Amino acid sequence: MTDPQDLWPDVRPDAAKRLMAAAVDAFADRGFHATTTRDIATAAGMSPAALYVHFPSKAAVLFAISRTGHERALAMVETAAAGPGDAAARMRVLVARFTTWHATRHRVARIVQYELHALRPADFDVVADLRRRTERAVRDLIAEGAAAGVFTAPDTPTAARAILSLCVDVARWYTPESKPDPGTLGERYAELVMAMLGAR
Amino acid sequence: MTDPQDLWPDVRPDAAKRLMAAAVDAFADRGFHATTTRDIATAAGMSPAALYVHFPSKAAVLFAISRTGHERALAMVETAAAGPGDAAARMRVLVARFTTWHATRHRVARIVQYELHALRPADFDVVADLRRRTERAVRDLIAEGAAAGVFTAPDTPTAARAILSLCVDVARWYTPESKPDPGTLGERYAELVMAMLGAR
DNA sequence: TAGCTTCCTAAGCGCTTGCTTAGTCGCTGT
DNA sequence: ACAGCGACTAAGCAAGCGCTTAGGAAGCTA
Repeated sequence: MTDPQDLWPDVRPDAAKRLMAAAVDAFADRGFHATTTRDIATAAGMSPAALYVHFPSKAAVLFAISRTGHERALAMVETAAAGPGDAAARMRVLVARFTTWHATRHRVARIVQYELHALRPADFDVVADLRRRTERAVRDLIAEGAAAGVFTAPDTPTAARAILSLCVDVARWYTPESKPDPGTLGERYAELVMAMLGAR
Repeated sequence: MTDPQDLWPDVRPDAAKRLMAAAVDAFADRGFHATTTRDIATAAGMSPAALYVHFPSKAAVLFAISRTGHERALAMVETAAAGPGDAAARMRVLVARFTTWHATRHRVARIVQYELHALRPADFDVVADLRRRTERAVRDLIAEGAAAGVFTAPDTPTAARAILSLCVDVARWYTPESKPDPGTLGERYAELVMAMLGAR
């Protein structure tokens, strides 16, 4: 279930994918700076030098993981925001899916959300743009709902921050042993957000 | 304002306090593993070896910061939970103060919340206990309110997680340039939590 | 002045780090 | 058969790491 490697279906060759999967485990457990290139290569069943056949540096591995993770998250949010129904219905789907993703993919999500400071400046700029677009999608949906009278949101930017915090922070504490399961958690969080926004 | 050194009024001598303040800045900016003992000592205006006059290791500096930060946070939460008024009034104060603290002290809070994995096992056990007590205080307050009929909380543990996530995550994104100011943010978040819990 | 204590530094040790170099293995097409 | 190529390894280098050692400067007591 939720094999990290199906996050990158088009990464070739297979060894590069195994290296990325090993790096996800290591970065999520110990953090980027506490992980050595030897850790990653050994966990992927190769010698330390094998990493440099597929990636130019350790930082490039982090960037590949972070960028694809951000792209997935943004696509999910934008798809939900553009779905059917009124603003409340779409927000409910958005929060449920975003929360469930952070629970199911908590290792990748942890890297996406908590290893930003380890990115090189140029890499950071790329993911920062993806993050801005994610936040804007949530903000626009709140504003739309408030204008239509389905939300009683007093302060759109603060509400958007609060909603994203709720979802994102799941990656910090969620483990496979946590309860409830990712799907149920997503629905409960969606319910809490509906109440928070005063959805009628 | 909010000088980090007034967090440890009884740490002596003064040089130890300056080292801790320098370590807070460095750990919050770059993370524990990306910070060198030379970074800390130099920022405190001393030679690299001076750190070892006051602390037995770099890990001990982290522990001193993390433990005192956790103690402060727990004291704040327990004080608010034991204050005057009904469960809703106390929850409002708790969330407002906890959120404001994470914004005002965002550097210390970042270490408290995001450098747990860098603690040595024995040190982690100590702060894990403080964290359990913090979470329990919030959980008990929700349960009390639900029993008294002031909250319509469907799932106490999930609601507690959500509330703590909201407050804690502030440390991740808040900067001195962020808006609104810490006090206002605390009150808005308290309002959102009241709505989330269906406080009448 | 002498002796002790506290606080700090100059120098550097042993080790690990990210990454490189030179070369080997096995598969593919002709 | 054999050249060409992509994937991989053994060995190791230069740099930076946490931490130690030996000692000095300043202040206090007598």
